[in-house]
Amino acid sequence: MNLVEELRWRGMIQDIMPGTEEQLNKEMTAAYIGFDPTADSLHIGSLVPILLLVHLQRAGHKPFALVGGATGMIGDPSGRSDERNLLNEEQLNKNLDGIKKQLSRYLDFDTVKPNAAVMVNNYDWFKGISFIDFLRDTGKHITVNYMMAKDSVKKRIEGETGISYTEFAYQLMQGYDFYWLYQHHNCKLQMGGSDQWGNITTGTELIRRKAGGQAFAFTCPLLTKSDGGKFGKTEQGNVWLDPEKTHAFKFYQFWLTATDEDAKKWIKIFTFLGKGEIDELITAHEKDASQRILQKTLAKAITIFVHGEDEYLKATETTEKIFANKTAPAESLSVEDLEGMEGVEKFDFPRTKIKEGIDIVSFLAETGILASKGEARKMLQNGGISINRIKVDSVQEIINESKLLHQQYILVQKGRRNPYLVKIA
RNA sequence: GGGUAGAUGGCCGAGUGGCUAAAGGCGACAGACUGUAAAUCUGUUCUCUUCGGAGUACGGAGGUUCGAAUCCUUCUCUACCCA
Repeated sequence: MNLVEELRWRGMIQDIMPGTEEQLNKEMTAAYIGFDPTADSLHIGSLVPILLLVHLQRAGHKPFALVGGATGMIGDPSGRSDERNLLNEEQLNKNLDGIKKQLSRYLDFDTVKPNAAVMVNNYDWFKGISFIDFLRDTGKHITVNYMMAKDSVKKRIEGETGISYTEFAYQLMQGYDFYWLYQHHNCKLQMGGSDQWGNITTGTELIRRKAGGQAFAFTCPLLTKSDGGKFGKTEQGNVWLDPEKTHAFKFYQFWLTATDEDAKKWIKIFTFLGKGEIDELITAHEKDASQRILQKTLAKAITIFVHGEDEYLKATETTEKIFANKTAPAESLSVEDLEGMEGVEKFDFPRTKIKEGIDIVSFLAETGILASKGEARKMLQNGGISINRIKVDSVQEIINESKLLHQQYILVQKGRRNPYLVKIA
């Protein structure tokens, strides 16, 4: 299977320009994907483009990861119905550093290899270009008619808030990136999410008109969840790659709780397992879905890929403690079990209040597990709170020393999936 | 520059002087069922609360009124039409 066939089978190709497959089969091809510095960490939505680069490199081609130091100052209008807020320079630099650090983990930058990955920042070539130069050398090659025909622009022109000149010009900058990489690194292919198609084709057009060259492109589908929700969002917000922002346990849980439908799609995209193995897994899963083989395999592979083996093991340990033998009393957990619950939010609480005994509503609010007494009361009335694995059915319940595990812990669960450990100081 | 229609809770959208913290839908959270699944059903969803209430809120500011999301003035923004 060649690279394009492989990616197609995995469901990672949405649109592809004619000739792309032939180009990739012909020679080692340099290809790039741009990453926007909108935050100081990438989130799992960026994993798909990262994996495209990894697949590309594995197939012997040369990946370029571009961070948008210049384009990040402008803001991509694609996929947005309103104008972006401009990032200030300090934040931008912080974001660039964070993203660079993460990207460097996933690709092989060993310069001995001819297809070593390269990281570039488009600020490096944009900083020296004056506005006049840009208008004369680049703007002249592309008509406004062409630019306005792009979906991302058309939607905004027809939409409520309009589009600023700044964001309108964005596609020219991204187009220039591609042109620059084509000229300086012989980069002939750009990949990205399907929302990038318009920006990408402006690049190939610019290369054709300005350099008389031919460049190629393909995009991957934007992921959605089977329930139509945004991929990569949970009740806590984005699922980040940075373990400081999203702990490996939560990260693991995200994949483990995928629906069957999503798991079938995602296992092809987010693991490197071959077609045979995946077919077997799907068959096994359908035979006994309650084992959730797909979810477990998916969660394992991707957690190891992003956080490493150790973090994966810790995440499964914590998962065991919290979700396995649900009938086992919380008292059966050892001090080590409780202390070792990686990724479970921990709260301290003063012992004196426990000695006196405190009502459950105040306890939940004062620890910070719930934002206020009102919320705590509502959650209790909904039956959403368990203490030491036993559902609390009275708002009046008193927390005192008899509730302590090993004289100093209380295991609180909000719903089934949100555990908190309160440690009595 | 002239005219017309708009701006309501995370989003969509009803409401045109008191019965409105504001219908309905979506989303989100929780419960039941299950497999930490889906579908379905139920509850919650401005903030705080001693669960009795209290406070803030229908683009901004001011006004009329016992009482305003609703009426008036003005400002800001958006769409459409005319120049």
